[in-house]
Amino acid sequence: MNLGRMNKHIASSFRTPSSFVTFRFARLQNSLNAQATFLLRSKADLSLVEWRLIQSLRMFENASMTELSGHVQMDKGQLSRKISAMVKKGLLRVEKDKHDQRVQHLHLTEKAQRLSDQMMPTMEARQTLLLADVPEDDLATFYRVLEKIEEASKIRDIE
Amino acid sequence: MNLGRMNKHIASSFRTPSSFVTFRFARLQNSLNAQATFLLRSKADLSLVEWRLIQSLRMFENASMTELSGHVQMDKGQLSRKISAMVKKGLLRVEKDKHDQRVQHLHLTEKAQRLSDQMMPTMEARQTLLLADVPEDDLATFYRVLEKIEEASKIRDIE
DNA sequence: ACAAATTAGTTGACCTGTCAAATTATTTCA
DNA sequence: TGAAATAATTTGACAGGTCAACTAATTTGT
Repeated sequence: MNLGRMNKHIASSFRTPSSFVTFRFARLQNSLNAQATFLLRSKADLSLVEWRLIQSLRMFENASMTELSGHVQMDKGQLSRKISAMVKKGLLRVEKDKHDQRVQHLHLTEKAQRLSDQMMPTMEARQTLLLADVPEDDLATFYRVLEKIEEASKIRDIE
Repeated sequence: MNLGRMNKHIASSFRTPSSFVTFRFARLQNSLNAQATFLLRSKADLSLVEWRLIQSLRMFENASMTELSGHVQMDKGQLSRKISAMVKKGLLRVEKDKHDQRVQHLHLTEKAQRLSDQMMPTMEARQTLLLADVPEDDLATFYRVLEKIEEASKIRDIE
């Protein structure tokens, strides 16, 4: 926010940086998403969600929808629809479990594996870039504070 | 993600914490949003977006839609719709500019101000809670790294 | 003065994310 | 065994977010 021209008597209670943690996270999150979306769209015509699912399936090949939903922390409903779309797009293949007809196992197609291989160097370069030149110590501190905030964000009982 | 049972040959390239910055941010962001949403919904029947708009208007009373959209970094389309909804809900009042008929000025109603006053202590307590017990030094480092990542997230030209 | 460019706001289309109810298949256990 | 509980997935409804086209009012430049 533009602190410069805000009403003076109100601004005072907002001036400390600590009042802005959540605001800054939201902004950073937007920026990170925009960056990843841009890279994926321009180099592989994949959405961020598709990329995450593909990466997760590289790690957990043959996973069921419920397992996948746990790995990527995504709603099962959203996942169900996304999977249909990705099957239609030729990125996934679905197989029913032989012993439990409720379960379906998910597999990456050749196409998905090719796109993944093709994007990987860029995406890894990006992760490196994001933390380039940050000293080990600072990074450790950073993660420690992050974890602290994450814990505090689970508290529901305030006041 | 559950590193425990991931395919071994893939896991290796994902094992360093640095590969997970963006993942951890996303998770933290979810958790923070859920917390704020819970507090606002249960204590004032406000959505997070409504809260942000109300706070922004406390700081920039009389702002136009375009100004507000700048302050909260929100799409003008989304904002336009949200404002209609908030007017209907009795939270905002709209006035046309006398000299420029295109512009509308936004004002909080009594109700919005009352709800804001009522929620403020909780929301400030929350911000404090999130960073409670984090030493000054660590916080400074934290913000420094955050800023670094924020800068790097603006780069589009990777590889 | 007036056509062209710009600005404020609205609307439509579409994607993502969350919640809850519905459907189908499997398991439990009296 | 077979009714009830549980589990996997689908579907519907709706809020949030992004993009682009559109309308109307104002400003610019000749």
